[in-house]
Amino acid sequence: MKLLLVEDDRKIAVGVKRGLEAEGFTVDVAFDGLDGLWLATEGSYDLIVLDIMLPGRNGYQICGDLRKADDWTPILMLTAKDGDLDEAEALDTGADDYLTKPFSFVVLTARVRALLRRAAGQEPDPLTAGDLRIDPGQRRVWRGSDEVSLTARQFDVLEFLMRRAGQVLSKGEILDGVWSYDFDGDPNIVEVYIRRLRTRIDEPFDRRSIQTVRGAGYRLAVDGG
Amino acid sequence: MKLLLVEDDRKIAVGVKRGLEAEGFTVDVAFDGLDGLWLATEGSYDLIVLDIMLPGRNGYQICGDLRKADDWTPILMLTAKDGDLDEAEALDTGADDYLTKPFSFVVLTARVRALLRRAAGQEPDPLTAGDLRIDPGQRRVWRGSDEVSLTARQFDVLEFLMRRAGQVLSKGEILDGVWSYDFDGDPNIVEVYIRRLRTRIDEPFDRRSIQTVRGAGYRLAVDGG
DNA sequence: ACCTCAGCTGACCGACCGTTCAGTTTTGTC
DNA sequence: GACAAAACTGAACGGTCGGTCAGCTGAGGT
Repeated sequence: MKLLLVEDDRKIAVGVKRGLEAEGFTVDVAFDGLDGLWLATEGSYDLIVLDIMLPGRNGYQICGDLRKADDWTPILMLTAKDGDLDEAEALDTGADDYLTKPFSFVVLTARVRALLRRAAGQEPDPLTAGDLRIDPGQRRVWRGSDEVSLTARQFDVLEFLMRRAGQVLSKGEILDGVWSYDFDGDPNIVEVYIRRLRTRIDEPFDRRSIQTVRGAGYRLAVDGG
Repeated sequence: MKLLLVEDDRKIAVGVKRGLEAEGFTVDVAFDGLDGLWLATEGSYDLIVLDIMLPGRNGYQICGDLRKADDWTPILMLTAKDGDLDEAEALDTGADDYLTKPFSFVVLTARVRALLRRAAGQEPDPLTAGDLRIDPGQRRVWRGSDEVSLTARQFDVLEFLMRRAGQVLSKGEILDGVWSYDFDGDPNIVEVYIRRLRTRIDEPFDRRSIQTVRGAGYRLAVDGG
């Protein structure tokens, strides 16, 4: 799956690109509107993530240009909450969905997946790691045949870990992936959530699916512990 | 879509039947295990909702019997939380999903829909009433191009109304449909939620999609107000 | 015109969730 | 074995949500 990201804020662009690539997508980036339009018309993408505020040519215009040229690649627009450019307008100009800044990667990737799924008419796949199983569509979790109930945030963290099962993920990566990118609270929050997940999906079952890699981060065992 | 409901508790059986029929399903009911097994093997159903505690032959046995006879109709099992029969066993005997009593209709119908969808490999459809639009899969709501955020319960009530748009629904029906069937709090809760919905999806847009039918209940206008 | 009752509405309360914090335990190094 | 850094963990706090309640409003009947 090949995506185009048009975003002038370098920091966000790089972070989003990295995050999406970690999910298995191929991502090209354009930092301004003209480059974006050029790439969009030339390359063949499965989906375009498009910021509204852009130098060169803004998101609305690019979206309108593409639609006028009969290009119906799904477009996810990024809008600023306090901007004078209105998010309502996004859908009018032909965007398929929009997302208000600041957002977290899990939300972004969920939207991307939802759009691609809608375009392809597919079903979301359940994820498994050994006998640990989650259904992102229904947001439900099982350990073997026992269903486990998690809070929203706990589920987000677990889904993030499971999509990268076997990889060591630093606390920073988890924080960047699950929390909104403008979150600047105590990074200890990751440890707290790891603990809560362990008490729910590991300890009652005498397993240790979430492993600590000291100095590096955490790893979810691909075999579910 | 034709469903078979096997449930010995008359009260629950009738309520569930009525609820599912209101959703557009055709529902046959068996009050004991032997009848249930007979109907299941004879009739051709798209899905079976199966209580575990049953006179005659229990849910596990029926499920096992069907699977042994190479009948793979999706089965949703109903389990009692405090029962000595374990919900974990449900999936082992070949059930596709299970639901713990007490449950609410919205949860039941969501599970039924999820199973049927899984079996058919389809996408959930967005629902609309005029420019009011909800996406049950993503649990998101829009009025025109503006997205509206609702709490979980508010969404459940709105989805319930929208699936029956144009019909007058009594407070009792809404209560029975959205709240767990053992809820015995103040029925005024429905009025409170209607109010909360109005302040979010109607008043800011100067619309009146949720109409009061004095002495009878509420109706969601099919044209969205 | 008044009375009654269904419906409306704002305030309040307890529970739960996300987050913070401080104190403790574990791990690796010298 | 002593020390420092990293990770762990239980408690506490503030905000939000679901539900309760009591007083108000307005429609319909007499």
